[in-house]
Amino acid sequence: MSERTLDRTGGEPLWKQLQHDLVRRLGAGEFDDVFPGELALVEDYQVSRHTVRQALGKLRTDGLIVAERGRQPRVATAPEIRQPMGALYSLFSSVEASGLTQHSVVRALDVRADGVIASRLDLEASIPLVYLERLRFAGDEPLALDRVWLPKSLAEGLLEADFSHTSLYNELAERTGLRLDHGREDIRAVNPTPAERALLHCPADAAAFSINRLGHAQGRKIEWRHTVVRGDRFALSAEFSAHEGYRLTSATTTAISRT
Amino acid sequence: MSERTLDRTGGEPLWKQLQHDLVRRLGAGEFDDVFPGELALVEDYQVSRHTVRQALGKLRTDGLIVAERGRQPRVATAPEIRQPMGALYSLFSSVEASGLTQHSVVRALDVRADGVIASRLDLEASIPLVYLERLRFAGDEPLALDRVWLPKSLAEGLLEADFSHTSLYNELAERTGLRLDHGREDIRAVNPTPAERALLHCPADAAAFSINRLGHAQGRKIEWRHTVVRGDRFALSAEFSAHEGYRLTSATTTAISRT
DNA sequence: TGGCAGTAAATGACCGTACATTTACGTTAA
DNA sequence: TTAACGTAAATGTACGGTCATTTACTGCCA
Repeated sequence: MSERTLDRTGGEPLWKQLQHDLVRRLGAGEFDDVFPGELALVEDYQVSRHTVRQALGKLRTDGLIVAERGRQPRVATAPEIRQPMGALYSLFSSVEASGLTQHSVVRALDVRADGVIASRLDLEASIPLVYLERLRFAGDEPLALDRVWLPKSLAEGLLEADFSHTSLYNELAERTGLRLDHGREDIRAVNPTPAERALLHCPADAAAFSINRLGHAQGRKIEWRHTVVRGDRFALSAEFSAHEGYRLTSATTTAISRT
Repeated sequence: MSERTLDRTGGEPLWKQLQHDLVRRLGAGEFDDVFPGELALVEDYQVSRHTVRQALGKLRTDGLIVAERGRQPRVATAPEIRQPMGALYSLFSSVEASGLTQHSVVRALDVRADGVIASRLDLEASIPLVYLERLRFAGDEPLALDRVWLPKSLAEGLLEADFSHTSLYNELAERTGLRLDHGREDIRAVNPTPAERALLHCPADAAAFSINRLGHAQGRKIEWRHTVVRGDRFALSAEFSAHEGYRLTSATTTAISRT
């Protein structure tokens, strides 16, 4: 409709300006209903269809839109094929895939302040945090002790959720609209503390994974997580190649024998 | 040059046929000297420059060629920025990055047969294997116990190499031309055996990573590796995002305190 | 011999056109 | 009401051209 103008002084290519402007408008949610067609963009921006197609081609290879012959381009829905969830997600999802059912015992779900954790989330020490502590089971055996801290201002709605069978990320997405988009984690090999050992029913000589994670969503640090996973029955599996990079695959759940 | 023909019956787009043909010729090494320019391809294949540019654009976004204004496209050199080396490589390279020097004590380098390992490499049980066992140091402290098996038919040249300061992959590439291109690894949390604990100078309560890896090169399984890494001073770090996937970053070498 | 300017050649950017193919949608007939 | 048909609209493919900008190279001059 309204004619939009691009900078034609030659500073930056028209198709790149168009691409960036479309990404911006897409991020602003302008195209949640319908994405404009090529001809509409030609009209709007007063450029040739070739230029429009060049910009749309970029958006397509970036996975932002999908296009088919005969129908208008559409905003790509849920590019959630890749699981940006890290080692923990890989572990838990593979448990489910192996046929074992999962459930959790919620040991704590409250609001508390913790200066150390808060600083890791770039918050003041006194800012209240939602704290969730769960003992996670795979089948009848304990699998992991999972502790999560989130800013109360964002996660207050979680206090009424039932976490015995549903995942934190489902609840978070449904109640607050937040979805983890990237993060960083450290994986260590440790021996569980006696308390953890008792909770997890660990054999006396079993080691464990200790995973710390800082999760981001929409540019903000929203989650600090510390998880202790029994190491006697679970392993991380990964495949790597020059083409695909490093990719976590299924986690082993069978009995493990030392080589 | 010789005129090349494409299928114009409409079965597949011309630019896609051109793209595939160029990839094929590129893989065959036809363009090791010079990559043909756009106009040369127009002449060769009898298509418009637009079609040529469409095909070259794909090759460019795939990282196969690089193009600049005014000069002919060139074959991309060494797309080896990604290190298809897995967790171990990440661990050892980050040690070096932290300023510590590495060296190894070779505890064994010989030829032996092992039916179990051989079967993992898809070999007969009696096939001889080159066996290399090293104790790897970071600075003055032992870091890992590293055991590698490779088929003797491929790795015989390694028997005369000095592995106290050079890496296995360097030697393998130089002496045999083989380079690992993909593989699979399992990472477990374990407690070292008393023997391993003594070799690694592990504290009594320290856990360790146990990493098993099967490495491939040119479609063949060429390496089985088993490594025990001290868990009290080393951790795996990874970043993950929807865009970049899962990416191992630096490994922690500082003292680790439990959260 | 070295530096400099000029020229040729190549890619990048942009525009226009035509036709093919698929989808969406409204109309008609059973 | 439903199925089939036909038309309009949108994208995919492919052709053509023009100008700008950068690179590579040649030849001149000091």
